[in-house]
Amino acid sequence: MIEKIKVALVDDQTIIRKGLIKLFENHPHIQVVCEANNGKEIVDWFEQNFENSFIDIVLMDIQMPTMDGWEATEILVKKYDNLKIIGLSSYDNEAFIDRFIRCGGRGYLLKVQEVDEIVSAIEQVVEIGYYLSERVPLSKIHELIINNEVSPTFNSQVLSAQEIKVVRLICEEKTSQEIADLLFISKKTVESHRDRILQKIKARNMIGIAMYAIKHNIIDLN
Amino acid sequence: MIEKIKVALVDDQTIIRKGLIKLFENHPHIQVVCEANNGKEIVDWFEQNFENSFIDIVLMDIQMPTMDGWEATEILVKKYDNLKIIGLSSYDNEAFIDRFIRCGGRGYLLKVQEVDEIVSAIEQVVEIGYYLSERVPLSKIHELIINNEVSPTFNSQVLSAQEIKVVRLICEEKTSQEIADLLFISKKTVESHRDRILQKIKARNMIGIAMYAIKHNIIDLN
DNA sequence: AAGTCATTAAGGGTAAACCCCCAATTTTCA
DNA sequence: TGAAAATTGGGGGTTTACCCTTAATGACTT
Repeated sequence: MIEKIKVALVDDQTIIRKGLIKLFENHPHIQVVCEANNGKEIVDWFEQNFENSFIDIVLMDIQMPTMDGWEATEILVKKYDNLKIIGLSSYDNEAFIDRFIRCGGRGYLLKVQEVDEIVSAIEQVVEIGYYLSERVPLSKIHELIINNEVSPTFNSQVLSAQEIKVVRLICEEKTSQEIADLLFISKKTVESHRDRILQKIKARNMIGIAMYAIKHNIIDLN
Repeated sequence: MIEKIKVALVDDQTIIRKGLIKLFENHPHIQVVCEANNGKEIVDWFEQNFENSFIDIVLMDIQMPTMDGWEATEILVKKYDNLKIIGLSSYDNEAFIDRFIRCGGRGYLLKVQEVDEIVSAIEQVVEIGYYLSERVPLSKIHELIINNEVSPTFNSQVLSAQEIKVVRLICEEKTSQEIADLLFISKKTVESHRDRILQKIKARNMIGIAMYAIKHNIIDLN
């Protein structure tokens, strides 16, 4: 009898988690051995159980509270070399995928994809180490995976910490003067940051900054 | 033997759909009799099968391609008086919920909620006609359901057609002059629209308009 | 027929955004 | 250690957004 592929599920949506468990319940090759609500939970779980319980594949949601899938993936692949993590997201967004692969992910699935595709993605990652779907738009990063050129340390965030603070306040409809007062810096400095952000992300005005912030998960929609 | 509650599932995410089917597979009270990928599909299904196959409850996703959950709900409750539709969304957003209830929905569930809560929501809607969760923020609309004061004709879209055109162009980083040229109207008219939009949605600047557009699904993030 | 609302348009003023330029200090990283 | 990047701050100018008011037209409703 062949050993089953041991899978961990990480998703904040209970329906997805419980649904996948049910779907894999009697599967001949796949066995769900762990479920987690968010990135923090799976990192903690590995901390406590890695010695005892081996995991082949993690199915990792991206948008999650407490700790998102990018951060969790980066932490886990650094600690556990052979761990292979597949992203599982609702968003068919190239920036999301790029970032996930840069964080060390081995593949990216969309929640609209068929259940069979999830199974074959898992099997493919176990066999050849990565999974690329036709549904997922091809990006330069994909070549990098194949050539093993992905830098595991993900620091290529375009915007700096201070710039992100400014972006967040811009998205709260604050003016430059108000942002200056809130960050205890001069209005001119805020304008410097704003101009630099516009340059970096190739936007024309604050609307472009807001759109960028949403697409790149710098702010949440609440 | 008691008759099972007949449920239709509408969600573009295959995992959610197939997962829920598996979860309800051996349930004593619930029977899934129909699944649809989007609003259009469920409306078409009812068109063809309503005579033959009775449905008690529709579990309806909100964000879907082709036709969203709001539109589909509005169409279905108008045609089939006794049909009860429960929203099932990832977004804990008051505007989304209000709109869904105004479209004739009887309840709103979040995908992070437990599977048991879905079951009890279904049962509650069958028994008393509506479902309110503690997890879903209370809004004035909720009282309306209880008092049967929900107007089935949903026309309370805050923004007019022209205003929405302006909003879309604002979100494309266009200036008022550019929008004027694109819509063949004067720049001053565009400014009128912009000011009126700001008033209506209680925003301070164009960032507020962009955020509103995203939250209210006026634009897509692509 | 009166009222409401959408759409159109304009005048005029203030504040903010946008777009250059430059430069000092500190932090970070190779 | 030395270069690059981040953070800070400023001068000065043009454009746009923002905020107020008014008002004509047409369409739809009660």
